[in-house]
Amino acid sequence: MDKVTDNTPRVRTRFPPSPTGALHLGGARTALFNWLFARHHGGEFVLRLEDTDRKRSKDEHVEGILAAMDWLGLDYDEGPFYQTKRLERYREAIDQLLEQGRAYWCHCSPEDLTKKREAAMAVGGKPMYDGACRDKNLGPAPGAVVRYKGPRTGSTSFNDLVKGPITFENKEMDDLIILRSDGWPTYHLAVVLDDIDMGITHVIRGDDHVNNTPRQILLYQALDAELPQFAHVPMILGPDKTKLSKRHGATAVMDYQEMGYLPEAMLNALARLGWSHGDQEMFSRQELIDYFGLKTVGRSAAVFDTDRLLHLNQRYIQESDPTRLAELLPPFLAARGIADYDQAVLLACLPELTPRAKTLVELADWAEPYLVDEPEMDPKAVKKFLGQEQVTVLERVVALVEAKGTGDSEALEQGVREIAEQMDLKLGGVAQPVRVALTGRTFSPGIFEVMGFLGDERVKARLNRALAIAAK
RNA sequence: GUCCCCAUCGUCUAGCCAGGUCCAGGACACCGGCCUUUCACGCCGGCGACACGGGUUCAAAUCCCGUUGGGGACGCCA
Repeated sequence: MDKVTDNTPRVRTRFPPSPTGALHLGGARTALFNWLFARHHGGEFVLRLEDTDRKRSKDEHVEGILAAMDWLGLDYDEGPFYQTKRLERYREAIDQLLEQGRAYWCHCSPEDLTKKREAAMAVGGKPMYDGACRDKNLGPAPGAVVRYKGPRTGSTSFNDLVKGPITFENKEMDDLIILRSDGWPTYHLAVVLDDIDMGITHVIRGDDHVNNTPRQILLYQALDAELPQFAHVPMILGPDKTKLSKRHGATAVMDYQEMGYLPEAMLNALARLGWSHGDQEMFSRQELIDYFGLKTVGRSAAVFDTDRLLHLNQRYIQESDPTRLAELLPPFLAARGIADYDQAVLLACLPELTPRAKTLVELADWAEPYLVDEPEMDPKAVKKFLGQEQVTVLERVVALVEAKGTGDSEALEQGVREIAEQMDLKLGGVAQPVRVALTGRTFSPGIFEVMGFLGDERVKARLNRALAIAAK
């Protein structure tokens, strides 16, 4: 029994995406859980690119995945490692298995295999490899592959950290290919060997891997390695409850960055899919780390709810520091053709805008009238609020602004209320025309606040422009 | 088809492991109201679920079995 000085197995988790596409929500959640688990236990988190599929792996996808990890703030202690750089190691292991009789060469052609698979299905069986070459003692040949020689009897079980004990009959598993005819190892062999070599202690991955686990356990045993702990987290489904895919709309993490979401909102939404901490809805990064645990991860699949994400984003925007928001906004403003603007005005209007915007895209939209010289006038707003009937009101407001300036919003409000009273109008009767004059729109923060961050000159110019329109 | 997994409001979930305090709590969405110079924010209220059937038990959302339903896996993809 040991004490403080012992080397209690340190926690080492990993996230092994395959660079065959962008980082999608499911992958991001898996990455997050692994990251949280490692951080929570003061362990290490490793990033590894599983690029043995030479046909589909692309450098651009590697870039994209790294960018997404960075955006989410999921930093790794080691890596990224590339499986393509470990070819020697894989071959060495395969040779060893071959020598020990734990693997064998198989000459069956892909066509034959397909045929056999279909035949098995037709009879109502599982489309497994029939082991035709298992005992033929064949050697290497062009087009040949190496298969792991698995046990045909007995069973393999493991204690899943989220699902509990799971058992598979060995006869349900066929001899899987570990070396392809193109000379590259397959996923099963590569993951197992990598996880062994990289000292991974906990394999946290998607539910869709539970079936792979027993066969991988067999490989660990064949390689005389110690088993890591396994934890399979439930899948993320689309609104129709089927595996989330592109046809469900935006599934790539970076799509959400473009749509104006904050990384902390995404992190929170992802974390709460399958995991919870009582009734708490929002978590800081540190709280996530402090509270995360595999015992509180649920077992059933979850539907990704964009309404929830949107709501979370709104809350995070509300809580965000204007300075930070201002730093994130340029790309979204540029998308609307706003490149040159007064940073001070942006900073001034932001506090009024954050309770109104759910995304950075919306925030940019709300800010536009205050950052451009002449806001675009909404025709409908003009028609409704800038007509002959409003000329007098506008004239009086111009006079008011000229007399008092825009600095003192209390005095302004008092003045506007007086105008309304004198003209027998409701406050809105004055406010709406002014609002349209100032912003070109029928909705905005309070008009006195707007005047405040627009300043005397622009307020007067816009009021006069509106007056000209109304007088026509 | 075979194997594996799962099953609380439309959605995310708390509660389940250690049965009673649950005629089931929170959040999103939705509906209504309040606030109000517009739009939001905010506040108040409403709608809304233990899949079904058997057990076990004084007592079951909680334990057991079955059924149904859903998902996943069955690749020289990962």
